[in-house]
Amino acid sequence: MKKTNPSMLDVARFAGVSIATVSNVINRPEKVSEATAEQVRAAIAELGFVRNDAARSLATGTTSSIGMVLADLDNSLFVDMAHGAQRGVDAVGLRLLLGNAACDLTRQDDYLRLFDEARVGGVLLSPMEDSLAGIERMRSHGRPMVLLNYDQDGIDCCTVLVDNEEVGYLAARHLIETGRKRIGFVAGRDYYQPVHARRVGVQRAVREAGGARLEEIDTGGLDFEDGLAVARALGERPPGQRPDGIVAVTDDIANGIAEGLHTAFVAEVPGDISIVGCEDNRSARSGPVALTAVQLEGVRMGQAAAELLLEEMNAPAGEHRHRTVTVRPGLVVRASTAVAPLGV
Amino acid sequence: MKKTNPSMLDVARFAGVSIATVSNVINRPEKVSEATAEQVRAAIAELGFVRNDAARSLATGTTSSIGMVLADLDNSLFVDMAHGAQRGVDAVGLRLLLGNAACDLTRQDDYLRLFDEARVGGVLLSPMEDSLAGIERMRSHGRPMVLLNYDQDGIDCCTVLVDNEEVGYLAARHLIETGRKRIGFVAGRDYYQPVHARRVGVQRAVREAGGARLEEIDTGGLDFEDGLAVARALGERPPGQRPDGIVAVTDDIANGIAEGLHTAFVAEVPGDISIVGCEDNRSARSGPVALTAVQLEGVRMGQAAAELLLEEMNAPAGEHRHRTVTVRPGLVVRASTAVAPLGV
DNA sequence: CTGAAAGCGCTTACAG
DNA sequence: CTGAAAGCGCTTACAG
Repeated sequence: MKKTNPSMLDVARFAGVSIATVSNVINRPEKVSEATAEQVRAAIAELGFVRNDAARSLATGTTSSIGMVLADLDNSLFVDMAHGAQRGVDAVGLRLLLGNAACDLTRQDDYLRLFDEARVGGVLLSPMEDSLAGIERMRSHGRPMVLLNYDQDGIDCCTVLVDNEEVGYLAARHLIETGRKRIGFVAGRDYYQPVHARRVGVQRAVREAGGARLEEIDTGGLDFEDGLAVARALGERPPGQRPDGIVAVTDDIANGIAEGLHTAFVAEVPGDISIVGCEDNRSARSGPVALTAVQLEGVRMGQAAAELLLEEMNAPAGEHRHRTVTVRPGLVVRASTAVAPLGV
Repeated sequence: MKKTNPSMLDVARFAGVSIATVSNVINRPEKVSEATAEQVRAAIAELGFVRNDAARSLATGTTSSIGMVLADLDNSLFVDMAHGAQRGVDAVGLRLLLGNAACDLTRQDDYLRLFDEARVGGVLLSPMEDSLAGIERMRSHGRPMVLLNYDQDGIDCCTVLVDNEEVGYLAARHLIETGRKRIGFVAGRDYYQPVHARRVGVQRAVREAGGARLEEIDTGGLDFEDGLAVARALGERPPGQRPDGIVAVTDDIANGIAEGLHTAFVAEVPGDISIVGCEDNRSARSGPVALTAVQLEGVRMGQAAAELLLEEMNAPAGEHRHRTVTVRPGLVVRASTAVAPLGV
């Protein structure tokens, strides 16, 4: 039967004490005699009392939760961020509430509003495209908020970024260091800021290296299928005209290329062509070989974001200055890259 | 600067109306003249007013959120469940708040308590081992709750289950139908209920088929490494003594076996040995070939759970009867299984 | 159509 | 150590 939960008043009556005493045994037990406390605890247990957090929050003006809105839980980067954030807020006894926007801007805004209305202590947001309106709304309400992976001008927030130029740089340099000479950078249009930054990093690595050449290959999108298409196109070129090392701007593209090359017997990976992905996304559709990739360090990003948020939450009014933390990516070498065969 | 958010009273004063009128333009605009409403809306915008949900919830005794506690977001099954629940809950305009237990029973209990105190409309829980205490506590508080993937006796809750016997059955039957004769079932101890059920299903499929034989291979655990170990052990047997079709109780084990067989050149997958996984977990550590697997239909489980929860939430007091919904698994054929070569 | 007032269930000085 | 009472910010009959 759906009973309405007992209140503190019920507990107080049951234990034969005042409501203030009940509150005290819950919140400041040191102010209550052990005998009374025991009676109150018995009453709580007997009645199955659960503190009404709405009332508590209203009375104190505080909450012990912080909200996190994730762009897409199907991408392991965001799951990692949640882990990191969890770690960061656990340390101070706060609870992390997750909302999955699932690539839907309306839903993202709904969660933002929800957390705003719930007066959470702060919010962590990995924004999707075109999130400025929502971000500014939150900002104007004065709620502490830190952004993950959103590199835009004029954002008045603490932010955790990955150095995407470094991502591209590490990927390309790895290929060059393993003897690859004809580097291909495969990406969709530079509409996304990270795509552009990675491109710049690749260009820099090639330029610095001297001996290598760079070909930039444009795909329509960023998915596995786009990678397949690239593999097909490569298959129509004579082997000598193909890159011998490819940086794919997403893991999905990388795996698509590997798959395409493999099933059509176009080339061996990594023998003929090494491939590096740019995300290390465990949720990516997998290809025929384990992918070497630059990892974005989502856990560290989430943790850094949580720390920035706590800083902002704890700063005396007007004292807080926004900061940007940049997390350095790292390379994870797996089977899709290898030292170039001699004499190629 | 951290300003304290304006209240309805502030808005009322600013607009020169009463607080009840402000509440009305927000909640029942039809009761307010357009002119007044306009003024109030202007005041709301000007002041950046955000309704305090704690106060609303306290006054109305309702919430528009439901809580979901997931055992482990690193496993795509739970992410799928969240998607499904989202879908089910969206349909009626409720919000889904996620808590990731991340395989930590204490954290699971914390989230349960949090949702209980927040008086959410109901909770969805994919319990970890040994969750009975927490479950019963919630139950005794009368909060609507439905369980996912928790098949235990004496649980007084609506539940969504996958038919794990069918999982094993489908996996084994697929192998047999593709001409495999020596079926291996690789699993850890039957400590977990699903492991046991899958085993029973495999046994039934083999029994029904007649011509095939079953070998049950025990691993210590359920991970990739356990699969590797199995592959090593298989490598030490003469080829004719090995299974030609393997059902692995987890995708991780399956991929570990495939990897082990592949790197040690023990056998070809699927040529010599077909392998089927039992979860279709996108987050599983991947092996050298795309894994054929039985999929658990997490999305459908989540959606079914949401529907059961809504049913319970909307039932008149005392009218609700708990139900169990069983979601049928399905087979996804990929590259790790194939028709047996002739004459083997 | 609009407002005064009670009440939701807590917390927190303040007396005693 | 314990209790009476005000107050947190809303919603909702009820008058007017």
